Amino acid sequence: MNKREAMVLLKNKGYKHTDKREDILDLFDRKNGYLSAKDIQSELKGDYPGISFDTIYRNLSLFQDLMILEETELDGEKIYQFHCTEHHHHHLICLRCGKTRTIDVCPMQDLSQIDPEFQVTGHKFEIYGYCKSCRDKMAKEKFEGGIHDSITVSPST
Amino acid sequence: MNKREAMVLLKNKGYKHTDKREDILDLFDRKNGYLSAKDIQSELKGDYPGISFDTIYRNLSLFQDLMILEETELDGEKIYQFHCTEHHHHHLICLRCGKTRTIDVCPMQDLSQIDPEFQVTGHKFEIYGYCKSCRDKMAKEKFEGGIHDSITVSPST
DNA sequence: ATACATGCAAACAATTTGCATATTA
DNA sequence: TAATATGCAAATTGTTTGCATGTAT
Repeated sequence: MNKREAMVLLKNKGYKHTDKREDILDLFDRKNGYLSAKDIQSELKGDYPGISFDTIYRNLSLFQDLMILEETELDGEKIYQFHCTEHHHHHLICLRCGKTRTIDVCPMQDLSQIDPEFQVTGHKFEIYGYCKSCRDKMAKEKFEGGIHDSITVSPST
Repeated sequence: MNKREAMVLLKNKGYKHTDKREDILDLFDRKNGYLSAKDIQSELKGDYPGISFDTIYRNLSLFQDLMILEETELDGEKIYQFHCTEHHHHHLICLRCGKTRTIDVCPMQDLSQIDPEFQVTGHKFEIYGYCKSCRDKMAKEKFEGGIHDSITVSPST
């Protein structure tokens, strides 16, 4: 799912086009990863200083009902990203920027008979860590912080 | 970890013995699975009609700090069970009674090189469903019209 | 014009905290 | 008694809802 498809779906279902709605979807399009309500609010408050969380939550909830977005939870916060309809999969999730990378491996495939007594109805498998780009940034931050903390100073870029 | 070990640990660390504390640990001992703050409150309000959530939360948090309990999240609720120190593992979690069963399979073992650029720091793998006992009960309730509704911790000896 | 979308404020639920009191060692 | 545990009430955080208004079709 992406913004364009989502906009078409909304239109077909009779939902109205609004700038905020489009901009929320646009954020997801550009992000390619998870966003929380708070993320969205802080991204959009530039263009819409008065944007309210109700609107964001209502749209996230609508998008989820329409299978535009899928939800998961991280640290007690609900986070969303575009729903992937094609096939079952899991994600690497960057804890710093929220970007995700799909992995096609599913651990359930190998677990046919863990416990025949237990009726499996669902599972959650997520891998957390830091993407290359964030690691680079973190390394740089550390470097710059180190310079400020130490007495000897060499120019930073 | 179990109640007895936990009590010893608490004593050694200088924490005081209280009935509530003991009874909370006792619940976990008898439960062998996950409990939420709400579960604990509803189990203990018989003996302690005025038991407050602050006490429960404070104790859960203490137990977690002391590695007596481990925490996970289900449906936006924090749930706890005894911490298992021996080895890394995952759980089957019954969505009805909260009981868990440890499984030794870890999907990460097979995923050495999913993405060399991504630095993995953690993962979550949980399997949800219904245990044998709950499936039996649910089948029975279907007949009887289902008035039974308890967290099923049998009386202590 | 009408149905849907939004903002406001208030309600919620889960969890946390300050402070006075009660309890354990 | 001295340190810790608890209860109360109030604060916090994330999320939801009722209602009046605003806006897209």
